[in-house]
Amino acid sequence: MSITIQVNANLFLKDPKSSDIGLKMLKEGIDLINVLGFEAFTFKKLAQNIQSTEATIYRYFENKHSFLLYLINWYWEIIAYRLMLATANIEDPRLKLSNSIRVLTGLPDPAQFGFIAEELSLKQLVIQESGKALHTKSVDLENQDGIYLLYKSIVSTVATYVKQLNPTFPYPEMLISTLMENANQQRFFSVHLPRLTNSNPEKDAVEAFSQLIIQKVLE
Amino acid sequence: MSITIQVNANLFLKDPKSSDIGLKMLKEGIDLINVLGFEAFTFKKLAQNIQSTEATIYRYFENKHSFLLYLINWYWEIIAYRLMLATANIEDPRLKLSNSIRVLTGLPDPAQFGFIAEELSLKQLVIQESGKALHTKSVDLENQDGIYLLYKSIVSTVATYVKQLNPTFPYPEMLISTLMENANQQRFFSVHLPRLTNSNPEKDAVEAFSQLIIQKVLE
DNA sequence: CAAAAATAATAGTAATACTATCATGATTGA
DNA sequence: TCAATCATGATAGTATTACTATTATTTTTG
Repeated sequence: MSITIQVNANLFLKDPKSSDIGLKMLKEGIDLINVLGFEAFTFKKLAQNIQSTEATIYRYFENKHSFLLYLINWYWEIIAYRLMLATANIEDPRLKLSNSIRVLTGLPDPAQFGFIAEELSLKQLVIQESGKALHTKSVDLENQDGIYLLYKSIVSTVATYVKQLNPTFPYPEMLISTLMENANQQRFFSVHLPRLTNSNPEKDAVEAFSQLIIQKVLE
Repeated sequence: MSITIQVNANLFLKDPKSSDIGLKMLKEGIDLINVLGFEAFTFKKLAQNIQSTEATIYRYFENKHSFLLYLINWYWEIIAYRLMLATANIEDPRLKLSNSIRVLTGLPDPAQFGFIAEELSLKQLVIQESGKALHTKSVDLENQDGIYLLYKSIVSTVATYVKQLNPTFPYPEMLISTLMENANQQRFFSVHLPRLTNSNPEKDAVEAFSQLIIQKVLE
């Protein structure tokens, strides 16, 4: 059995997972963005890294911004897949929620079933760069194109468990999106501005914090 | 009485608050970034808007990135000032905390004492652009230069009240930085991706959500 | 094996993020 | 009041970026 994770077709001109050179773009692209930061990352540099040319990359992706959106969406696809696995065949909404919070805010375990090679570097990229993909003037257009459907459906699904547990809680979506976004933010802080957090790379406390919030708020 | 809010001197080459043209840069700069977004904002466009030249702006600010950092720091200075006002002469840590959460996560009231004209547009800018200032490869250098001292001191101060209220709570800084960052994020969602939140521009629920978290987590 | 498709190689463009130079106008202090 | 200083304006220039365009070459496929 092999798991193929498909990314929203509005995000590419030609599916990068359909060719060797496309796959290289993804793999090397993630690493290069992680090394250089998205601002200093260029298609020219990526082309050099994969022994190809700018023109070829432009045949796969409309521009640099789409490339970033593609990678972030890929990450969400992985998360959505993990969420599905983590909640399958479970009835108790408390357990469903707690497992979901683990997937959304915990660290991936390379030993777990179906671990995807790019997962760790992709997560790193999301922590560093996802804000730049979102906070642009084009966000409304992209939203119209369905780019954020997956993200919204993840929040909506997990918010359902919150509602089951506590039907009168007034902020279910807000609670989940807060914890999701915060997980990335706190991990950024833990590396660069450690005094803003109580988590650190040696002893990551992000999931524990998130589970505590959930428990206290819904009890 | 007039309040002068001073921004970290590492953030400018020549103090923009010391001249008419400098003040224009700030005022028009905020508006221009809000209209164009930081990516499309250039010193050339700003110069045209204030009937000046690129060269003059470069005599005040090292680059575009520093300009953004300057504006965000200015916002924090305002917040720090409001925090001080909101907690002065109050003994009860519960009330100190609740007032601080209002300052950090609520909406500014134009009718309040000492309201600063730029406060609303500056807040708008911070909601849209602050992530871009932080998530760069230069964050560690800037941190060394003390650019984030004010931000850290705000978190640290408010975390103190958390510790007073509940000395065994293990995540005081994390709790405060979570709610601070989240306030901006949720307001961005409420405009662009409303299904991710339960707040909206007509009935803003960000402060209520934040106060609820604080209350539930520390009770 | 020929046709089609994908990729490589190369060139070119407008805009950006600056740096540099010199002229001019305003301020100030002797 | 006049010269010196300083801030600003005007203008030019540069390397890089984010693309687009064209043509040649290689690879795939029926």
